[in-house]
Amino acid sequence: MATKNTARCCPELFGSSLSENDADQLALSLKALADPTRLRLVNIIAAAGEGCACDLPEAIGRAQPTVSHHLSILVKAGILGREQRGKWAWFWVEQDRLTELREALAID
Amino acid sequence: MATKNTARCCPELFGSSLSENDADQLALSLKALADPTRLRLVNIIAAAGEGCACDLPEAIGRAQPTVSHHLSILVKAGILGREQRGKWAWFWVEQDRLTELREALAID
DNA sequence: GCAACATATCGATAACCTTCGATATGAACT
DNA sequence: AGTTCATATCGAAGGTTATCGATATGTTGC
Repeated sequence: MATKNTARCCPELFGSSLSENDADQLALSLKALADPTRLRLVNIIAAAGEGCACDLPEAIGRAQPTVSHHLSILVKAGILGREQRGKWAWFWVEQDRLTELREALAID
Repeated sequence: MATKNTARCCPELFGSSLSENDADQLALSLKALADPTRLRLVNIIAAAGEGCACDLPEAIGRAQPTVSHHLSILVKAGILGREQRGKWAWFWVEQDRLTELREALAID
């Protein structure tokens, strides 16, 4: 029942047939996770409950622009939330989004 | 409890901290899925129960070498199984592998 | 407004990926 | 062995991505 105009989060891999647009959409979300640096960012933030951008470059051993780039991709994909608190930017994991992604890979 | 030598399928995103190697490993598996062409291949094969390589180029509108390349990536990632039956190569979805991947993204 | 610090954007490089035509390998049948 | 058809590999073109130094933007406190 997916229409080509609606950019839904998670078309289903099984059960219904994936249109080209649905496949593009799901691939975009999965791509956001399918990078080791981003997985480690999500992991660290999930473990801490939330994380300040100021700590992350040192935590994962990447330069600050690199971390900023990856955080931005994760936020755009809806996997991380972001809030500015004073000077600092804080991030947390949007568990619901990850659940949606998991379900897109489910058998039914 | 993950050791750096063991190339396990699915290190956990939550709960334990992801080593650089674990993150690489999980990213490799997710990358195998994070492509629209490969998602549609998995979807078509899952819907049919199994699929012959001979039908897939037309089914997804890609050239035969392209389909062969993607199938090979999915088989290497353990997401598809493959069997030669006479001239034809047949593929099916390894549901257990997808379940493992889903669980790697789970909260606990 | 200005100084100081946190984060984002820009620009460039190198590595990687998808795609496909051409070609090679493999399987079945005579 | 030779023909035929299915699939894999090769090689190249074009696009995308990760990375980081340099720079810009945003935020606080003075």
